[in-house]
Amino acid sequence: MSGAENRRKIPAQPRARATVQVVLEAATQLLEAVGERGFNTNAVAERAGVSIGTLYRYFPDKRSILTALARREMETVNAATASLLSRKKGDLALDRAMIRTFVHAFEGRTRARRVAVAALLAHADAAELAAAHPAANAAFVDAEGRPLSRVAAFVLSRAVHGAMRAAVMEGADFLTSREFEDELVRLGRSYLGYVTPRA
Amino acid sequence: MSGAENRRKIPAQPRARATVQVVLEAATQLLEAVGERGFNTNAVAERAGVSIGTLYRYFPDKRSILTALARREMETVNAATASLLSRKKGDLALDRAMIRTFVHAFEGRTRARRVAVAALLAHADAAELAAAHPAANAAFVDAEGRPLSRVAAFVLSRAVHGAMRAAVMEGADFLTSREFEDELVRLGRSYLGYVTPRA
Amino acid sequence: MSGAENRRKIPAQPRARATVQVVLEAATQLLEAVGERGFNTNAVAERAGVSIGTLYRYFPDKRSILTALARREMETVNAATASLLSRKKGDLALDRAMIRTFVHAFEGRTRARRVAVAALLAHADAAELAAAHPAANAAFVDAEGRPLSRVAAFVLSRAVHGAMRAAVMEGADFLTSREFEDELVRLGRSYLGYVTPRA
Amino acid sequence: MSGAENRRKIPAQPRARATVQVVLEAATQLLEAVGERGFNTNAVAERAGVSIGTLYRYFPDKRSILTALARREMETVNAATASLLSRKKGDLALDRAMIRTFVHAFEGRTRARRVAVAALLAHADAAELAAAHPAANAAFVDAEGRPLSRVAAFVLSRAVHGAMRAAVMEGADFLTSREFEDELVRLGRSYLGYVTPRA
DNA sequence: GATGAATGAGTGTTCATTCAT
DNA sequence: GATGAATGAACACTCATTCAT
Repeated sequence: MSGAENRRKIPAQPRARATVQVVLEAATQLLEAVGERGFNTNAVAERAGVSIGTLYRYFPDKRSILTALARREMETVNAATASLLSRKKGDLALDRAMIRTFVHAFEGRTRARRVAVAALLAHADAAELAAAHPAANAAFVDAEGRPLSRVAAFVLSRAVHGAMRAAVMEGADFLTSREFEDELVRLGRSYLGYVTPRA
Repeated sequence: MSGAENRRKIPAQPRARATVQVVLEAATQLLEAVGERGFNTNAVAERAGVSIGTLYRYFPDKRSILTALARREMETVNAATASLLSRKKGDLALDRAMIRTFVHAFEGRTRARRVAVAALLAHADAAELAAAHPAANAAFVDAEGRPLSRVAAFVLSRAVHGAMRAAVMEGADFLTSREFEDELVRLGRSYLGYVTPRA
Repeated sequence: MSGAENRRKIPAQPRARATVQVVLEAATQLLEAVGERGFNTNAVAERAGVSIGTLYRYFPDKRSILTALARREMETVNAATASLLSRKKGDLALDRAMIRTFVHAFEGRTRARRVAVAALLAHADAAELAAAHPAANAAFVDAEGRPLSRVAAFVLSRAVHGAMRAAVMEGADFLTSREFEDELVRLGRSYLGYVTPRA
Repeated sequence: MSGAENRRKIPAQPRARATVQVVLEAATQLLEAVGERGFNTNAVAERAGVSIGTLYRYFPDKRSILTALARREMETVNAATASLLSRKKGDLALDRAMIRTFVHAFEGRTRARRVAVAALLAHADAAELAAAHPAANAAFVDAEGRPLSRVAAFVLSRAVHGAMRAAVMEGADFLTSREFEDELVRLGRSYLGYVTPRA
């Protein structure tokens, strides 16, 4: 009996994970398609191909779907930011690659991302937001190899993040341009004490 | 004759403006008090002391109240950012004053601000967001007096803005600290080519 | 004083009538343009070029506008019906002319007419409806010159009216056809005792 | 397996039908009790003993309730009309029975019927109205057994319908009288070519 | 007699959530 | 553990009507 139960439970874990993924994907698509106005749990469940009851088994309420979405976004973005900022001096080619990765990660699904992040912003408490920024925990070092203070790391990571986010959100025409890349690189490097002459 | 017409029209303008202000203030209070969940047009009207019909005379729909709120915030913030970034070389004392002003403007009503800005983020189209950032149009000059390119100005203003916004949103303990001020100053100055040795 | 008042009152009558006409015309246009959904007193007043207050001076409430509209329609229609039914034997050409008049009176502004008549139907009490059918009072005579009974006159006028109304409301393709004319004529004449062989 | 599926689906159909009936009955009662003014979806749901959400599962909007009501009325009436008009020559007793049935069907719930039919009239497009008159499709034959043309069938059915409707709507005192019956019979029979001498 | 800003009761409709099956 | 019909609280928004000017 308990054996039979176990036999079902162990494979159930991956299935649960799969359900969560399916729901999040459906939520993203729906958000992209209709915006926040048409975003409701019944529609998400339908698009995900699960019943509304099942959806509620994995997400306690509507907001938690948006929150999960936002957290997923944040994680991607943070990974990129962290990599970018921990580059060594002179590693310009790599910096550029990072930025490109980042920008591409940002492209597409803008609407969904926007709504999800906004939901997090609107409802999350400070702790929740801070937790979404693990990048700040990364150990940055300046041009002389000294580790950055907590505050400096915070400023740098949020600054870079803020500039990129704004470019995406405002639909900046230079989003994928070389010049934008250059300026982002300069922002980080100058702050870290590298002297990079302006073009 | 025209006097009769004036008698009604001229006082109407300020009254309309006053109504708008009263509604926005009520909206802010309500948002602060109950968050987005309890934020509804009837409650806003009641708190503002106007009828719901009058509220709808000045705001076409619920979202427009949040949008107006957000725009008002943005304007304050942008003014501060612009001043900060257009400081002359060496004017460190002034830079600090600006930052302090900015941070103080940010303090309080965090919840209301958060929701309002999130609403703008979630629903606004790119153009609307860009319009909310007139700071980017400001003429920044670098350490050698050369004007910044459009892209550089964008990066700088959004970076500073992003760092401050994050500190507020995440409830950073160092928000009003001297160190945070210093790092923000350094962020701007180093990008503009001023060499400021780390502490 | 009273002289002055009179001087204003006497020309005021036509102006009042004019206002009523303007409002009714505006109501018709609006109904035609947007249907019952968008039909509201403010829109009517605006389209009529009078203030909402003035509109309410001439019409006690919204319904009365529709009622007036419907009554105007009915009157036109009744006049035509009465003429049609009081034709003498053999006056086929005239009958046809009447029907044509009737049908043309019916064409155009179908939507407005529909809504107005429906409003009357929905809200009017029996007496009001009966009053809208003065045709029933007309003295019809049968093929032998004998006056129709009250009931017979009722049946005949409502029957003809009903057939025409249905053709208009259902958008019958034969509305303006010769055949439809023929059948309407036959309906009346056969009931009145004229023997008209079928085609 | 399929049994389990059936167990839920088959009983669901009748329940759905039952819900629809309950709602329509409640709507009729409400309309009868308070007229169109007090007719709102919440009140209908309450009287029907279903939740407002359930009501909206079966009726997409308020209008559709009135439309369904009207269609139901129309169907009853049409059935009666069709029967009446398809009577054979000389079957006077049967004709009378039909008319009586019809008139009784019309009695009571006048207010509800009135509003419902008016709603259909006001909002329905031509096709919808035509569809509500299947009687016109019935194959009528004249006194000599020849089938009526499409136009003639239309005129006859709408004429009879119109006369009866008017008698009900206008609250005619002779509604249930023998004389009214006689005149309706005469209307149909004379049109079909039966020679029925006036009383 | 005209105006039109203000009013606020009223209502259609949505949708997060539950729970019997 | 899944289902999805049912629930009903909640709310945005409309618009007939009034009345101070």
